[in-house]
Amino acid sequence: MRDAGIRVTAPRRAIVRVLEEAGDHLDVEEITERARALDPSVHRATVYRTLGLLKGLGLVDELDLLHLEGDRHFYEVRRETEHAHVICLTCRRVLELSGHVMAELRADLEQETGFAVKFLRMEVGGACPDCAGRARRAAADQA
Amino acid sequence: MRDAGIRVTAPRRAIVRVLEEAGDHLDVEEITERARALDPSVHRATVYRTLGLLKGLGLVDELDLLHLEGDRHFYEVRRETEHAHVICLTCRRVLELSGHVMAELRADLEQETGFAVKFLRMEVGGACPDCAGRARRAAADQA
DNA sequence: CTTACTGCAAAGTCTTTGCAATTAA
DNA sequence: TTAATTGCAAAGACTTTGCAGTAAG
Repeated sequence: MRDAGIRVTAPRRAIVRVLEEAGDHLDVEEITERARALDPSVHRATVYRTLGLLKGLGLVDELDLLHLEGDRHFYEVRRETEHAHVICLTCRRVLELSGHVMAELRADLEQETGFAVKFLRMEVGGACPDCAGRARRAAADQA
Repeated sequence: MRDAGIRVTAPRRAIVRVLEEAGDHLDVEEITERARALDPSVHRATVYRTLGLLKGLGLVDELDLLHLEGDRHFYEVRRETEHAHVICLTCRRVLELSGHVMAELRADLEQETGFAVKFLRMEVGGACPDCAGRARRAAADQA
């Protein structure tokens, strides 16, 4: 699971499990709550320490989702492929985008800059099809 | 300069000027210092308030540059075209990338997701050509 | 056995806010 | 004039850290 020379303890087991089972993006508060359900002794400070560790190992990414929800930071397990978070500024829905757009982007970036891209974070703000449609209709009604 | 119904005051003038004249990305601390050079009465709280205002008006963007420098946030004036920050994880150099890669990306995103993209934030971590080369040479010496 | 890891509480950052004084329009 | 804006200080949110006890390997 993670033999990078670090100890496998109950709190860490709980935290990793929470992250793996989370569908959405969790902040420290939510991670702590859920980890406590598995092991009530888990302390918030340990969550911070463990997240820092996992981040350092490149197993977890830290996001801020454009600061739309204040300054909370969110965490997610790092996956094989790059993906972007596309956020609707109206309804706050977060869409995850991966696939060829991201793969091409990475290749283009490397060619353009000469960098060896290690990872890539992209957050897009906009209007989702529903909300854009609603706005268009409202504007039409105005006229 | 900015008639969005807000008052033009000395502190605001100073802060905007600092942002406009900054080549690099500044955090609140640096903005405050530089604004104080223009108007010594400028208070940090005013800097926060003004940045929030400018951000709300879409004139300024807030970045965290991958949290490589702790949790400081950086600010820059919004420009016409999208651009990405490409950061070397070794030497910390920050390269700004704009142009056709970004333009294409935006178009691809809109087509793929159906979102009306309002803005786009991308931060890339990797090894710049120099550092990648150095690393490669070091590895070769090892062998 | 050793030393990493943990909970706790206290201390640090960074940011926001209430308020009376100030000032742009 | 008069409502927005400001400086200040205090409060708030989020995160880190020192320490002594605990437990993994």
